[in-house]
Amino acid sequence: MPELPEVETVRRGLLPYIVGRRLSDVVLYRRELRHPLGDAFEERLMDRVLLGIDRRAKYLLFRFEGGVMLLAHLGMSGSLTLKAGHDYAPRKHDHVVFGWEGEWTLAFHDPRRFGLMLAGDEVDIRGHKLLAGLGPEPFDATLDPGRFHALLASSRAPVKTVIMDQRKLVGVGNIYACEALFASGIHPERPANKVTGKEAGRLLAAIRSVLEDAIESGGSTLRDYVRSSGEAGYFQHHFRVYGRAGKPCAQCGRGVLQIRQAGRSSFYCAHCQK
DNA sequence: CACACAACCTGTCAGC
DNA sequence: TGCTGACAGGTTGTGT
Repeated sequence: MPELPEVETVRRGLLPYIVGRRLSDVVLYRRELRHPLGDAFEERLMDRVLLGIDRRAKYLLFRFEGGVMLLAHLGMSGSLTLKAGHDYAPRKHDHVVFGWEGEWTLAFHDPRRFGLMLAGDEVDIRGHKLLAGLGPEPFDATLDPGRFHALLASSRAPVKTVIMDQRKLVGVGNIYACEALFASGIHPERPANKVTGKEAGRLLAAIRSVLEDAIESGGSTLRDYVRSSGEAGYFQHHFRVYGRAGKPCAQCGRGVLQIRQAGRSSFYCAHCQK
């Protein structure tokens, strides 16, 4: 389920438990993820203290001492789960399990294996092809309505496709694209370059507010982040259009429609979104 | 170049 | 109870 808010929630959830701790054990159950984990994966990270966890787009960057970094992406079905103790019984589809001093076990679980982990020198990871060419963060202060409008104006593709394009803007996935377009009254099929400056301002504000709300609702589940399921990022959101085909629109009561765009389902209200 | 689409992989659910 | 097909929150490579 990971779009930006889920990834950010995972990051915040992990911070208080493993930052400042030494990685004492790495067990690989499967090296073939989206990219194969390198031969030296374990050795690079082993016995190092974790200094911090950053996020860029939907990637997590684990900063270790000695200039070493672990890059992680959760793909469609990935999750990171933290459990107390070292007597961890790996589940099906656990691919990498990290043991931390202080008795914590972190498991990377990903049934579909669209996720990815990469260990290397921080300089190399930060300069990695995967991170190059990513667009601005939605909360980047320099991303003002004017710049956002210009970004939309540069493409004739449907606006929904454009705001999901990580080279143009990062962090927005299928759910929050649908939700933000609904909130700003813009039809998902509208060519991006036909979005007016005023609408672009509304859309940017909607993207931010939708993401912020989701992060907040994730944050509220963080209290028992470890004690409950041990999972971060799997909390219930209240979606206004996503997954609600045929159900009444929250604003006008007419049926929510579902179409297919670039291979993904889009949900919208034909009356409220033009 | 800009865009659409298939592919990657497993699980789940609706329909027969 | 199977079986089949469609679909799932992402990204990338290929083709038009």
